Amino acid sequence: MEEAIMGANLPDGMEEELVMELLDNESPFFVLPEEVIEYSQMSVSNKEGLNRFVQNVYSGPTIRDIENALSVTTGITVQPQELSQARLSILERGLSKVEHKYTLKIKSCDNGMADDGYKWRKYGQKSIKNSPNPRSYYRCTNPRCSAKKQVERSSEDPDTLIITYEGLHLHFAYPFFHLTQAQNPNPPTKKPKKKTSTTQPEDHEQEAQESPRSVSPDPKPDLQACTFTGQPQESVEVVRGSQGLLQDVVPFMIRNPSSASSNSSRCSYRSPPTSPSSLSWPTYFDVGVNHSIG
DNA sequence: CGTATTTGACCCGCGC
DNA sequence: GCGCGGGTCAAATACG
Repeated sequence: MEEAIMGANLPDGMEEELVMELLDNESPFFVLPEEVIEYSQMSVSNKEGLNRFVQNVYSGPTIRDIENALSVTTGITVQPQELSQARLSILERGLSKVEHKYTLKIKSCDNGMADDGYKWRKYGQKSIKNSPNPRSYYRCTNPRCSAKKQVERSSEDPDTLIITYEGLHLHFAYPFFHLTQAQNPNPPTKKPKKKTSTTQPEDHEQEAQESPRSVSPDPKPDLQACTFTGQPQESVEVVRGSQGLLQDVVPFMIRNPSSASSNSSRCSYRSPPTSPSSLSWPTYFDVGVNHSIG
């Protein structure tokens, strides 16, 4: 049944990122350990700028939100170092991992649909063999982001939604890298980005978890090597690229039952004035719209 | 009118 | 080679 469905092999590092992505709070851009170090090395002004920048575009899910969704409550704090621990505790709860997908089981309760802070577009729905309930397929609206998720209702517990995440919203990371690079003429040098693909802007590959399925990564794949390498190099593309990428960040997330209460004062996830929504992405994105799927 | 969703067709891998 | 299950595409439709 669970054969290696999609051949997307996430390097080890990506795992952690994914987990963080699911739990994210402190690190809007799911920085990797190395990046964290770099971050600490940044000048104060840079940090501030970055923080402001990120906060402006991201007011995403909090751990507590996730926990609520998971019907659990623990004060777990996800620090990069504690990631594995956090992962463990989470895995023990509603989050499980199969292959390179993360499955989140939540009680749908009042919220008919759990939103996780991203904008998804439904692209398919199929009935599942051993389940009376159909499964819905969603894809991140950002053409450069290959993140996907499947949502289906548990056949046993009609109240339980099973959400399977696949891929990362790496576009969150782009602005981060762009920023650091742009501001540091001498980038801290994350050995990664060797892939100078200065030629093809959007061909394939900037995707993120593009990970070569046939390539068996070393025991310790360079996380950074992942795939941010996409276009950080293109100084020109950088600006517009980051903006466009950010635009689909729709900060509203797992709504609690109260979402129906219409008065979502506490649900300020919704884009503030500075929200990415205001960053309309130009047309050049059209070229990338083909999902690079052929 | 532009965009998101719906939904059947299509494709692909796998087992027989 | 064929049928099946699962995933995706894309035209049509609904929606704002």
